[in-house]
Amino acid sequence: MTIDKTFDPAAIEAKWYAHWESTGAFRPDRSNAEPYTIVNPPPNVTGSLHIGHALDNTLQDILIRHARLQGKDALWVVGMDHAGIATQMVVERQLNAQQQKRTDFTRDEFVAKVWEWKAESGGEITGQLRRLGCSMDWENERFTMDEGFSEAVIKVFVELYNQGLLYRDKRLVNWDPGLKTAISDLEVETREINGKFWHFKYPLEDNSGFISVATTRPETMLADMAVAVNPSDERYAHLVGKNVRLPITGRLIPIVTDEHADPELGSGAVKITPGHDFNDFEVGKRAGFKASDMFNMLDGEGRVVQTADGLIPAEYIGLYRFGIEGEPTNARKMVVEAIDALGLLEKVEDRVIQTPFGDRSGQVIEPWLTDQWYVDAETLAKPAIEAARKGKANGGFDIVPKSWEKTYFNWMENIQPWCVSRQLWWGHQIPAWYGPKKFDDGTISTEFSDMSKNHVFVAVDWEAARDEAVAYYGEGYTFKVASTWRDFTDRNIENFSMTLARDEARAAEIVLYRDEDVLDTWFSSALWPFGTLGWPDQTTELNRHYPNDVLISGFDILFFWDARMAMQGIHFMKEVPWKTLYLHGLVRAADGSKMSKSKGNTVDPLGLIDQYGADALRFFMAAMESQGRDIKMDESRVAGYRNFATKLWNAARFAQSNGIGGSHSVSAPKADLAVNRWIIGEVVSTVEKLNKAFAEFRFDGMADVIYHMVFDQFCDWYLELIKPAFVDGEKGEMDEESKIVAGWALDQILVMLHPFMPVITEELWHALSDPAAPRAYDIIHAKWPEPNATVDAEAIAEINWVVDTISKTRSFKAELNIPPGTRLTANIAEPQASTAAIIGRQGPALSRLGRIDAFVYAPVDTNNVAQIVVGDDTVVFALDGVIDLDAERSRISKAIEAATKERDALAGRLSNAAFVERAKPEAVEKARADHAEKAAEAERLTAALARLG
RNA sequence: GGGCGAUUAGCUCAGUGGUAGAGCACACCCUUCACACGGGUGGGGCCACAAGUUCGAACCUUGUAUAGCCCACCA
Repeated sequence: MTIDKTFDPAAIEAKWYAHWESTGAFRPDRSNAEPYTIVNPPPNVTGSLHIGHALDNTLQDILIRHARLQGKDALWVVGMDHAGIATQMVVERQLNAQQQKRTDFTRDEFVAKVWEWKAESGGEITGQLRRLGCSMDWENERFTMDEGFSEAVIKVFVELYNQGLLYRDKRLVNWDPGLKTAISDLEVETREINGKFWHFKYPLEDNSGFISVATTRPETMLADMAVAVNPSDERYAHLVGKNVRLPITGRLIPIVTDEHADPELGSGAVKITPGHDFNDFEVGKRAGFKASDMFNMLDGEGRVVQTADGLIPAEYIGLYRFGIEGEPTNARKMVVEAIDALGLLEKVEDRVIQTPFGDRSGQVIEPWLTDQWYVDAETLAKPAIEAARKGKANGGFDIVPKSWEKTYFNWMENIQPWCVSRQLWWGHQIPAWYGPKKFDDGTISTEFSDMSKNHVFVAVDWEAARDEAVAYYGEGYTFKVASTWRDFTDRNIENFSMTLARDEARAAEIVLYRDEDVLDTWFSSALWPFGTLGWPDQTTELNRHYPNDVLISGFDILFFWDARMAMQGIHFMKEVPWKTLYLHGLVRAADGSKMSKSKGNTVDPLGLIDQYGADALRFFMAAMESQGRDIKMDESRVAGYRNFATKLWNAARFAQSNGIGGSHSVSAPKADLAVNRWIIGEVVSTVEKLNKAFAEFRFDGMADVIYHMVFDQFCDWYLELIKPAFVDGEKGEMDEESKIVAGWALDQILVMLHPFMPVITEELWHALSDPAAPRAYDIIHAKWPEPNATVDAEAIAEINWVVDTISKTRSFKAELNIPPGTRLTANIAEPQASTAAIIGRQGPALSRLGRIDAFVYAPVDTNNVAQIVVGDDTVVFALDGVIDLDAERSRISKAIEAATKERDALAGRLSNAAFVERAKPEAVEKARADHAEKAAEAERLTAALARLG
């Protein structure tokens, strides 16, 4: 197969990917090999590939392909996340477009529609990951809602519950009125908005005056339960214990003391609304209110509802808390107007307010009193903190780069209970069933209101819940299950009430209602490192591949996902989920701003792949990934790596057209020629540097090493140096040794480059095979080079001399305006013995690349010369008629200046007694050697200048 | 209010106490038989600033400035 003249990534990408996938190349049978495991952060089923995925997955694929080349049993687990909120929103939006809404359907019908949507439109990203060349184990693709994984999720819930690490509690939760669900602390983002600070006067009950309070949320005064002042605040000491009469509702509320009240702020007195403010909730509890008695004045959409004492005037009921589009008025506006009308509005200030928003909905979060399920994160965090402290070497895990440790520890050490229930339909339904209240006398309540304060049974399934219920209520009942509480409250109230008439209880059915809420998506994805491997079954895969070797993750999900994986993994597996946690940065727009759809500054990775090829994009990601830093998008660098791929392509074309290529052993071939011994050494040092970079997760370092190996060493020098043997030589073709060594070196390069540029390397690997003896295996299964050949110092010295001579010759020609093609004769009056030998061997190379036809070991008889100093030799070129002597004088003077400056700097250092005494001996020795070298060079150059007259 | 980094060539970024590097861009030269997505040769840096430690600092310490990000209950 002849390599095409032009390199077209698109022409080969699909071909090789399909080949790999169809031959099972991503997961060869290596059951006896050392396992190596990475689980891919499951992308949302609604997602499509963005630039951050491109980075994240490229890094993982580099590690996985590298491990595979090392012969390991490399497993890259892949799958998708059901993404509760995001997916439900997508499907709901679709229904809305057809003038339908979720609540037009039963829960089962709606969930069926989501599955339908997933089958038709979900998982677009999996095709896009293939385009990026990612070598995941698609054969065993998982989904967080598939049967086995769901089983794991339910089991975890039940076990945590039974261990007392998961509980139901009524407290303030971050409520998203747009999505109408609770969300966790992490899903709330605080933004600064321009708001106002309203100062109200609350009249004292005895009409003896007013107490002034300030608030950013005037509407919540309808549910105020107290006014707090600081216990040390003497201004108010005489009022503590008195009541104020709340305007509008007329509710009498006490003036209490609490440290929360800041004397410096506003009037120093603060209104306390325990049902709608996190601080006030705590104050309220300290003041003796029970959560169940705290007034709630809003519904799940943020509209006013009557408080338990019924004091909110009717005209407020149903109003939104504050302005929304299309509503003529709102509670906030009406409250402020009413207070003003009463003459109780003291003043209004403009003020920047820290306001919580839902990260998905963009709605202002409402602290809302509800019953939710919480995980005792503090208990689970302790061993996860320990594991990170211990590090990989001691059975824990490393965080790379280390700079993230502090962030991790700080968050984990101050972790709050994790609210895991969500009021959605799409997700893992919570395995909890509620039964009616049982009285001490053994009878069972039939009161509707008791249904929500009933007994809860947490169990893996309905049968298990019923068994628990039988144990609790006793024999003799008929137990039934209803799917959800909402089904019950919406549709079946009458039926149900009749079924459970209290005095007939002994003969009645008991219906258990399953908790209708679903679990936070992160609750399930936290199990990804072991749930995907078959847990709770003790599978072979689980035993082999847990703990995973490394987790690659953006730092933006350190708390959401990584920390929770650590907690759940350690708790349920008794071992860390992964040995290394590698955190990478964000890919930013060219101007450094965050990419976002709303800003319209996103860069589509697929567009970059179309334009430059997947290999180029991948190489860019690796090259730019330096630890602890975000990546700024720079398309010109992607283009640069496309050029790099083209360079390699053409080098391979050159090789092919000269009979280089074919299958070579992994160990280096024997070589006599210096150039071959040199390139073998270069391959060896490249492998060593790459291995070091892999060990340290320095992706930029890896890219740098292989890039310069290919471009500088292999293409610019090695291939050029072996050309003369056949181009200018008499044989008309390359010597066999160079063919073999070049083929071997190119093979090693392809293998080393494969993790970064899988497609072009696979293509060239096969294109370069000997037609008579095709490759025995694909490069994806090749063997990673081992640095077992010698680095030959003598060969390096020889090639360095040749390279230096050629470079300096080119340089003086360019500076003296001598056409580069001009052929010259070089004179060396008194060559070093080694120099003559080198010239004897390297004549053809010096001629072809340096345009030096001959070396004469005698002085020249003219002063019209250009001179260069190479090592210990002064090489002189007679240039009668072509040389501009002034230009040459100035050129040499500049060189003298440079050499002298360095010499003098070194001399200065060496004459400093303190340096000689205290510096490391190696440093002193090196300074001496450098000084001698620079001094000799300066001397030779000075002599050269003198020779010009 | 805490925390984390960042600041190095025009741009994007490496840099491990011992005289500053890469890619792109720029200038000049080269239609040399793998490659113009190329080759060659150059120019271009008070390493943000200040003090300290050290024989020696881009690198270690402290402070300052600038522009970021994360966390946190100022009503």
